[in-house]
This record gives sequence, structure tokens and C-alpha cells, in this order.
Amino acid sequence: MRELKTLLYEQVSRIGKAMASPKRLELIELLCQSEKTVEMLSQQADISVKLASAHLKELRLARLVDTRKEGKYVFYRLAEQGVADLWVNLRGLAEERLVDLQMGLSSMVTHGHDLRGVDRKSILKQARSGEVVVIDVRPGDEFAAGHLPYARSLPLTELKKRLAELPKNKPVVAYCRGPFCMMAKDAVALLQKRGYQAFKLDDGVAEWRARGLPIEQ
Amino acid sequence: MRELKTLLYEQVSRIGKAMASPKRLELIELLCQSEKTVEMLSQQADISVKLASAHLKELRLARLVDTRKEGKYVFYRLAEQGVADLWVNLRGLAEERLVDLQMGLSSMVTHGHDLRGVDRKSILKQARSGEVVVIDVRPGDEFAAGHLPYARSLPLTELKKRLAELPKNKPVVAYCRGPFCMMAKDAVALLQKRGYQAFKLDDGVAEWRARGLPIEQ
DNA sequence: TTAACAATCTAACGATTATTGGAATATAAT
DNA sequence: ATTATATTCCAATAATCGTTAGATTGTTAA
Repeated sequence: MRELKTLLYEQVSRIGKAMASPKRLELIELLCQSEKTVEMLSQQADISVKLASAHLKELRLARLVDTRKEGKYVFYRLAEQGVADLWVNLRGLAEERLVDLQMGLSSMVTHGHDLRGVDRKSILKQARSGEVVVIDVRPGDEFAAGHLPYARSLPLTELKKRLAELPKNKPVVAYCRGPFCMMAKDAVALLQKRGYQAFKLDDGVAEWRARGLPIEQ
Repeated sequence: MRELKTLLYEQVSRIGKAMASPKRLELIELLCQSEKTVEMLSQQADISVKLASAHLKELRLARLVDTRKEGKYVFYRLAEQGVADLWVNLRGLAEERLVDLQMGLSSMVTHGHDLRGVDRKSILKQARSGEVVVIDVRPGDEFAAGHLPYARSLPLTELKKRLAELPKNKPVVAYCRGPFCMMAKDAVALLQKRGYQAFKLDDGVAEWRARGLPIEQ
């Protein structure tokens, strides 16, 4: 009776443990974008390959991620959609804490012209009608793995040379991996300096999907 | 830049850490039912008062719970609804793992006549019309803090002496604290032995509310 | 075959965490 | 005041975790 209960809560806590490390959370967020190799993950999360491998092992043990081998590369991916939803849920709960802890977060939250309050469905509608241009500033492979409807891929790294593709008479909405990612922020800063009407959308695909909105491939 | 990111993920991981202990999860589940004192929590979770206090301190540090002092008692409660939702979310993810690990869970999942597949809204409708009787077998104070609509309080401890209150010609649906709680299971077993048409509803109030359904007080 | 590369495994360390027992606070009851 | 009760604080221990370095496995390219 008691033993059974202990067993049950232990199982759930294994998932909690897996989400109890900052590095692992960052890896999960990256995997919300697309499947990636250990090397890609280690680079994008700014950690050693060894450490990434160790953390990924933990995540696999907790069944939050799965792997696929292709040649000498091992691709990791989320085991199911629910993992991304849990990440969004967890981060949402933490965000309140972040603001009232007066964290450096303020430098991210106060991005001047953001779309925090704007209704997501109205953005979707305006994007469809062409009233606004939605750009996805993540690397191209992440865009290919899934992106917001009507979004155009324009990776941050190519933004400078491809500015001409964007209209100056329409609002441009940029998004990236989610609220903790700085790519959209940087893109908006650049665009605004060049005279574009640029806005940042805090959502990434995980947030978008967790709220039941559609994702395209 | 990197430091800021590190800081952000660290904050989220604090919540993960708080949910990384089986005991703390059990405490959270108990607090989903109603506010409780340290002593009540320690008894219901089968741990020492000291240990309960230490775990509750962790939860308070992570801002998942709040306290209220009344005389010599300290009442703990969830800091916000989102905490209960996160618990439901987390447990949901773990449940798949539990079944394919062939855990002792099977002894709980196979409760014979359960309502796992039955639509929640139809239960609600049938309860309103009186086609079924919904009983809440948790302790009375938890019922008072919030319960399913049209439910009647009939704590497991009093069930035997109050059997006469239940009809034999209608289905009786029992629920308790959630899928990990055994009270409804025991109630159903007793009722079925006495010839009632009894069924177990796996939801507790947290699960019910997390799915957007109404709760009464 | 050999060389280069991706990824994992092993061992080790310091840091953190869970748990317990004993002392200390605070409040209520006598 | 004194006693009893609820809770927390402090210290100590064993267990677990994060991280790094070195060796190892498996795969591709030469």
C-alpha cells in the first residue's frame, strides 16, 4: 500500500529530476525546435560534448527524449509532444517568480515594442491576409522542422544581407525559439535601426502549439 | 548574454528541483485538495513532522506554496492554481512510463469497473439530472474546500455506517484525491460487495479543474 | 588497413540533497 | 509561571548529482 504509493511518486519524480537541471532544460528547449545531434546541442547550449551526452543520457533514461542513429551521428528528439508542453508549463510558472525577483530578466522583458499583450489569433489572421509579415529568425533547419503559419524563414545570420526582402510599409513580426531566446530581440533591434516597423513575438513553436494553435511544415 | 541565459534556466530549474522529490510531490498532491497544517501533511504523507517541514520549506522557497499562521498552527496551501496544473501535467507524462514499466501500477489501473474512458462532461450531465450519484470519499474538510459539482460528501471512514444513504437502483460514482489515491478504489470495492452499482472515477478535483471543468464550494 | 570523427563509458572530485536527532521558538492550555 | 504542542532551526551523515578528464566504441573517409 504505502510501498506502491512510494513507487508511484518515485516514477513521477524521475521526470521532475530530469527537469531539475538548467542545462537539461536548455537542451529540451532546443529539442522543441527540431531534432539535433549531440554536437549541435552541445554547441547551441554552450557546453562540452561530454556534458551534453551525459545530460542527454539522463533525459533518455527519464524517457523524455528518443534517439535515432544516422551514420556516425546520433539524433535526439523529444519523445512526445507532451514534453514540450510540460516545458512551456514549467517556464510559465517560473516567469512570475522571475519578474518579482527583479532578475536580469527585465532586460529581456522590456523589449520596447513587443507583442506580449496581443492576441495570438489576430496575429495569425493578419499574417494570412498579408497585413503583417511574420519572419522566423531561427536557423533554417529549425524552420523546416516546423514553423508558424504564413511565416517566412529569415535566419538572424542572414538578416543583414537579405533586408531587401522585407517591406518598409508593413509591420514585421519576428519570432525565434521562445521567450528565453534572444534571436528575435536582436533581429527587431536591427530592423528598427534600419527604419522597419519591427515587433517581437515572444512565442516560439512550442508555446504556439501548447496553446492549441497550428504549426506548419 | 550567456550569463543571463544561465540565470533564466536556473530559475526554471528551481521549480523542477522542487518537483524532483517523491515526498514533495505527494505533499503537493495533498495540498491540491485543501490547505493543511504541517502535522496533517506529515500524517497523510506518512513521514515525520520534521521531514515534512523541511520539504515544505523547499516548496516555499521555490514559491510553489504559501503559508498562513493561525494560532500555533501553520497552514500550507498552493501558491497558485498553476501548481496543481503542473502536477497534473507531470503525472500525466509519467503515466505512460508507468504502464510500460509494468509497475505495480497495474494493480491500480485495473480497477475493474472504472470510468477512465467515459467522457467527463457526460458524467457531469448525468450527475445534474440525478441519473447517477457522485460521492466524494475524501475527508470532509477536503470536500468543503472544493468538490465536483453535484457531488455528495461521504468520507471513506463513514461509508460503512452511512450505506443507507445510497440508492441501489442507480449507478454510484466515487472519486477521491486523484489516480494515485486508493480511497475511491476501496469505496468501490466495498460498495460492489454490498450489491451497489459502483464505479470509480480516476479524477480528483485537480484533474477536473486542470481540464477546465467547474468546481464547487 | 589506417586516420579522423561522433558519441559514450568510466572514474573521480566537489557540491548538493535527503534524512535524522537534538535544540530552539512560538503559541495555547493549565 | 509552567507545561504541552506545533513548528522550525541547526548540525551531521549518507546518498546523489554535475562536471571534467581519459580511455573506448562505432562509423566514415582516405
